Amino acid sequence: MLDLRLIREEKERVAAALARRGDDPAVLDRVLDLDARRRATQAQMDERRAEQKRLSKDVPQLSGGERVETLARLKTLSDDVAAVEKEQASLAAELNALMLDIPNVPDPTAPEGAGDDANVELRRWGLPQAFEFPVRDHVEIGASLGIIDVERGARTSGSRFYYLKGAAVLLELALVRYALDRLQQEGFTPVLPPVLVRREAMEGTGFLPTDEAQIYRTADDDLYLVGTSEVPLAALHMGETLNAGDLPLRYAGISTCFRREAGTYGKDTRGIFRVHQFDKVEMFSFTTPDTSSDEHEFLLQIEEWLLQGLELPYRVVNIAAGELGASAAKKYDCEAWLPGQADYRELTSCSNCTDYQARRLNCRFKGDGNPAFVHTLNGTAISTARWLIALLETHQRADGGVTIPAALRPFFGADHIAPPK
RNA sequence: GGUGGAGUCGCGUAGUGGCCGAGCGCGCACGCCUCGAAAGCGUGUGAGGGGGCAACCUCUCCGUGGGUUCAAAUCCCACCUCCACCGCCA
Repeated sequence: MLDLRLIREEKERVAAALARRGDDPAVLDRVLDLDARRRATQAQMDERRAEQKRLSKDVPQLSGGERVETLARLKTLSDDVAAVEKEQASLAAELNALMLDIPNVPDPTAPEGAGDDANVELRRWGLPQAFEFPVRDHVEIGASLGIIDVERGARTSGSRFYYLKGAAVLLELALVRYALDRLQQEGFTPVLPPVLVRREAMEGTGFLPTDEAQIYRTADDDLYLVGTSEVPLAALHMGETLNAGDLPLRYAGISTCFRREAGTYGKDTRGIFRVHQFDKVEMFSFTTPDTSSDEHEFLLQIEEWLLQGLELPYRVVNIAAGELGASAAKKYDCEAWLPGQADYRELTSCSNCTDYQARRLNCRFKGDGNPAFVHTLNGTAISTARWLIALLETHQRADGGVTIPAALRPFFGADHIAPPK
């Protein structure tokens, strides 16, 4: 949610920002019109209510004709207030619905344009390895080792579902511990959050109403399955006023993530690159406004450490304004080289949502001055399906086994996955 | 799933239709007192919206949302959360 005052005072700036995202700024005129009308009715309502309060104070002391007369006047006034209040409420509701749909203002350093080709590559780390044998992708590797079963996953639950077995399970758990260990060193508190959440949490984080089609909803209880633990982590301090001295608050959420992937039928259909269910360790920070930009770089730094530790070549991409999610002002993706696809693909994503989520969640902090909205940031530490792909494909061996990078061995318990017999 | 009880300004409590648009205690802040401190005394003590250059004025908020009424913390309805007991499951 944007600050209404910002739209009132700097409409042109906000209009330019929406244009950068490829959105129609015309909505701002409707917002301002509704806002002006809402404030006018608010003033009317306040005035009449003040009058009503003044008069009704005397009622207990009055008697006889005077009392009857005053009550009659108050009745009229009361009806009047009710009418204006109704109008005010409907204007406010209409305004709020519009505001919920307006995305965050992109950061000046987010690149111009829309589409993947508008994203700007910032740097590369590592070199895509040259293999001395025919490279296999994770589907082949997973099937031959008997550790990823896509066919039976589809039989049980439909396409984009899968079974992980044996070494893949241990690898996944090792990845989680690997990330968690590092994050604890950096001051993140591990959290196992609820994965079914109320509508307020989805709305507060900006996934609703915008991404309704991507979210699973339970039929009987009106709860939503989270697509990332960003949602319950952001909602952790919903409605709270935090102490400035406690910031930044850093959490590492571990959860299964559910995504409908509606509208992606032809895309990434092979293997477990784009799936309805995966597990993820997510970083989430609550900061003051003046430190969020540094925190964003910090989260990116951690993502790079984690990738480098696993010897996965990658590049860092600054996402274009037109490609940003509704809540993000700025976003970095780390794309690792996947030998099976011979391309860099997204493994992590980290966003600075500034005060956009905080305003929706009503999450503030208080220092010396008045309470102000916090800034929220989120970033992938590791997501299991895609990191598994990167590991299996990057560290595959000629004999069909897979080498486990040194940093992961203490958590995996072995230095390689044995080739199939 | 059922029955009963509860949710008040940081904490604890008062409050069954107008003198509560919220009292008291604790806590906290400032001041007085003191060599200093404690105690004591005094003053203050939330958030949000609207208006004004400003001092200031005004409205909203007693779990949430509706309703009754000229008037609701107080009455009615629904929901949320917590507690207790019963049933069921682990």
